[in-house]
Amino acid sequence: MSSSAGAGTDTVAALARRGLVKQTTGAEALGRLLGEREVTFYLGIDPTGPSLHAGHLVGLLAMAHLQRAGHRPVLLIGGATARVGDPSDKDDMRPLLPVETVSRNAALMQRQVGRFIDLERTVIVDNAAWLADLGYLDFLRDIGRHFSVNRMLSFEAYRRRLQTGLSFLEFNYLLLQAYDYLVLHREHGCRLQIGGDDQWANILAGVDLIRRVEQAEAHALTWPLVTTADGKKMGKTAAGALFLDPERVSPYQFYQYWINVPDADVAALLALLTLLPDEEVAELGRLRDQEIMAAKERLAMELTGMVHGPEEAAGARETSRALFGGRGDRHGERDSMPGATLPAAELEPGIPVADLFARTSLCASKSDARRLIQQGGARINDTRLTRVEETIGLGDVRGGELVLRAGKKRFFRFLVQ
RNA sequence: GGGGAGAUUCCCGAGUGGCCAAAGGGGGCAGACUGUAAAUCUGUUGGCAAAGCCUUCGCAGGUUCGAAUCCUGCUCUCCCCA
Repeated sequence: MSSSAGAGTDTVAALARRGLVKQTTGAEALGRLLGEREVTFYLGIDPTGPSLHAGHLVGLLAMAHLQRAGHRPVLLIGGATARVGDPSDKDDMRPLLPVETVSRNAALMQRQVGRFIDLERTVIVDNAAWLADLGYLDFLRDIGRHFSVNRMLSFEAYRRRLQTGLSFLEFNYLLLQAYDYLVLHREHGCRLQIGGDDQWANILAGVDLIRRVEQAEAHALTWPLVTTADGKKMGKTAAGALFLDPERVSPYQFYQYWINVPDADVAALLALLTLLPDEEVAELGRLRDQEIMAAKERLAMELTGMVHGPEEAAGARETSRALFGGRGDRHGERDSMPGATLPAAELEPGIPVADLFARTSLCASKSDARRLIQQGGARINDTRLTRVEETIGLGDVRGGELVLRAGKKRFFRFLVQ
């Protein structure tokens, strides 16, 4: 047990200060346990998508905190449960995923998780190992008998779904997750499961199952579901989820997401999603008005650094400063701005601006490009375009490139060759 | 299995024969104001060779000069009963 992390009885309190605690199976009992010994705990992630996204960050940070406090993480990849779908917090049924997709996703996720916790000291398991070949009759007899349908139906998660429809398949998710916990308890001595508060019922089901079957005590800890101050789901961008995979969301875009977070969320996010010391979080959280940009920059740096590495983070910061800060040189933008090459031959006769914009990710269609220009949102090399009919030729190229811009924040670079 | 309701543009939701590329709201995008924030105001939000043309109201046919709207079949969803 490390003594530096303020471990001991106030591990729970430390997590709570970070906003990482919503419910536990008893702060005192859990705190005592965490203070007394190295505790094996687990977090389950279902590999339903091709990449982890911002919504997974809280769990990864919670894991990181606990590992630093001297506890032993087990990462459960829900290779089997991903194919069922958790009905909690969902209005609709998930599509069933093919096996190959799930295992590919699982492999990608492990890599991303390694940024947050020390995989050398982490046990990684896939519940397909014990769920895939589970006999239905055995499961019903050994596990199913411990569950009361009456009680399950009273859970909030199910009650809501009863309005819209809930398949038997989804209804069983809770049993499977409870069984996971039991297996991990038996095989790895797992005594704590952590998760988002939407997992509370599922986790408790496991706690109960372990008590009944093993007569042993197991614990649960959930964190609040994160929403932004304006009530939206965190980590959702207009384009979709904020993925951790740089192929899907570039480090620059990732950085930009965090620097654009609403003022009202900054303090909470610093606590929740960084490993900065409490005092520093408090200090940054006090900044207001224009000064708050410093706190946002710190938040973006910390997160981008953790997810993509310090160099990428620094690059994203430089680009952002160059683009949004004072004028000056714009070398940093080169690596992170979306772009394409453009043969000089095409520019020779001149290209109508609307066509040029329509070819980029800035505009969905030519009509879209026309609208952009008509509304004064289109620029090339910092010059606002006013007429749709205008054409761009070789004479407009600056330093071998054309920088197109839509609105304040969206850029695209053509390298002219 | 029986009875009922429904499927409209990114989402919700109006529209029951022409005035409908389709009200209104949400979301998105852009402009103003700012701090790359929020709030607010304004514009915009199917595509194109653009005062015009083409594609879109679950799918496939049909009636009609004309269909999101009427008819037939199909698919799917929800509700009530079993």
